[in-house]
Amino acid sequence: MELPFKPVGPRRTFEGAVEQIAEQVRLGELSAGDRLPSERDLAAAMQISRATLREAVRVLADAGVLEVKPGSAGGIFVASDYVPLELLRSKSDLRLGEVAGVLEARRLFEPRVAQLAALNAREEDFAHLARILEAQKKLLAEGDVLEHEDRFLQLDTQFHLRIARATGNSTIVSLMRTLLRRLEIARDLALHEPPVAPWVIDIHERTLAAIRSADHQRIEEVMDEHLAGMERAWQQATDRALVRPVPDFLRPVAERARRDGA
Amino acid sequence: MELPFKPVGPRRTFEGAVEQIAEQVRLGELSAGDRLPSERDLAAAMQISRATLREAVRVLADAGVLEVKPGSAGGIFVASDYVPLELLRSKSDLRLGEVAGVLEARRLFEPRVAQLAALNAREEDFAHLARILEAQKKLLAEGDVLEHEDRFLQLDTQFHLRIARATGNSTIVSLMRTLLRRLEIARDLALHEPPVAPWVIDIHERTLAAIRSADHQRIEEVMDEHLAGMERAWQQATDRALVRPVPDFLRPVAERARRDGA
DNA sequence: TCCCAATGGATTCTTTTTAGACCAAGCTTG
DNA sequence: CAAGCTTGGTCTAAAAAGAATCCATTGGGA
Repeated sequence: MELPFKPVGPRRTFEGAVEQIAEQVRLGELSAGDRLPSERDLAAAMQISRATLREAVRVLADAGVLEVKPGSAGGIFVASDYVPLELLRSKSDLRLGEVAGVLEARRLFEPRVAQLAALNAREEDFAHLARILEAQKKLLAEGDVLEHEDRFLQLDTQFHLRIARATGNSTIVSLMRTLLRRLEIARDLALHEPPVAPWVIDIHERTLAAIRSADHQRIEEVMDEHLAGMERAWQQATDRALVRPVPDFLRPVAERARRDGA
Repeated sequence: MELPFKPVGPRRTFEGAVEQIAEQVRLGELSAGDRLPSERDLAAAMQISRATLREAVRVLADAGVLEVKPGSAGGIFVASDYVPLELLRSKSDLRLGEVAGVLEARRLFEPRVAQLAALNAREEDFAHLARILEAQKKLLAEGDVLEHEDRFLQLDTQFHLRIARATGNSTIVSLMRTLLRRLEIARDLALHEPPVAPWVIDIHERTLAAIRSADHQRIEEVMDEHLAGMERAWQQATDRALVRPVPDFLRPVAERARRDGA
């Protein structure tokens, strides 16, 4: 019997503020150049004192994520899109045996999210997704993928969250955030599963195209390919099969038909 | 443009501990009679000081949720399954316009969870689900439903979480917790949507039977009926239609065929 | 130009939380 | 029975966070 009790909060309050701002930058909800609300407004929104908020800002400024400028037209600005992992260290823990469950949950959740996104996405969403892909391609072209592996993974996370936001459903965004948080932990546990950058970019491009086409079957198929690839990578990285096979009803209809016919 | 910043934590640390313990009792992860770890272990697990933990326990004991007994064989015990709402007041906010999104997310998520649960549930899970149903029937028989409406809703929440736990996938449990947290807030906002107790019990009984049968199509159909009922109730309570119609791919295949045939 | 409003920067004082030690009660075991 | 362990109960000093105030800089508007 394990203890079901989790840490009640960040050890130091300002760390919670650091994490919250860092996560928003990491997930792409704040981008380089954006100006944050004033210290007073931020502190009020987060329900912490200004002194504590300032300590958080100082940490983020030291890390190069934020930049503060005094004066009437000054304020707090996002200085960099990239957030070092050290600033995040999520509170929730995940045992190694539960990593496969993250992939199973993605099977369950993400294809439907993508389909719903296809029904509700606006041009702005597509543009944002395309922009993320461009950034990844740029990293690849510059050969920085290995060096900045984490930067590449961060963009991957942003891509999936952005699809969730395209649904226009805040509950789904909330669920996706929960899922992605665990995914990032899982990636850390799984010995830095090597992302084959060109493959990821290719599959993401086809995912974007599929969502744009609003062809539900096509979305299901490309999502299946995406997740099947992740499952293979996990199996190779850990040298063991998935704890459970993917259940039939989580596979696309077309594949079932194909296999049943064969 | 709204502020995307949330409160960083409970105003007072001990409130976080209160909420965490209260939520576990409310969700049925702790039941009456259960003994909690010692104050020292609990405080260590939650990463707070013993003094703070004790303050939380005092609040919960005053509320009748916990009972503390000194001595070597003593400890902290769950005194009651029921948790007053006042102890929970979740931090996250939900605007009225986002309530319909909770139902949409359930459409997306819960049918698949139930299907996966059917593949992995153990007898212990079925027994627990049946026990929750018994408790609801008992409330109904005693005519206490209106009086203890919240008690009834709490059992409803426990039912759905228990299905998620039957999947044996901790990530899915985590997602379901996120979803149910928003559902409880939504219920509060939606003018206390009146739960028609006999209907809920009936549909839950059929949900349990469907999961037991492991017939995926049957699960989808009963889940559809369940959620359609919730949608109707929401529409009547708020006197307006769903912001969006339920997309086709979230409806069970059988219904699509039926409608297309008609 | 000159004043004002808004910004970050810094100080002070109070409350909360922490960390640790110590006590009293009561079961368990030798 | 008696020693020893674990339990909750209590207290204290130090660290952290909160709340409030004042300062310095800067840009925009009267």
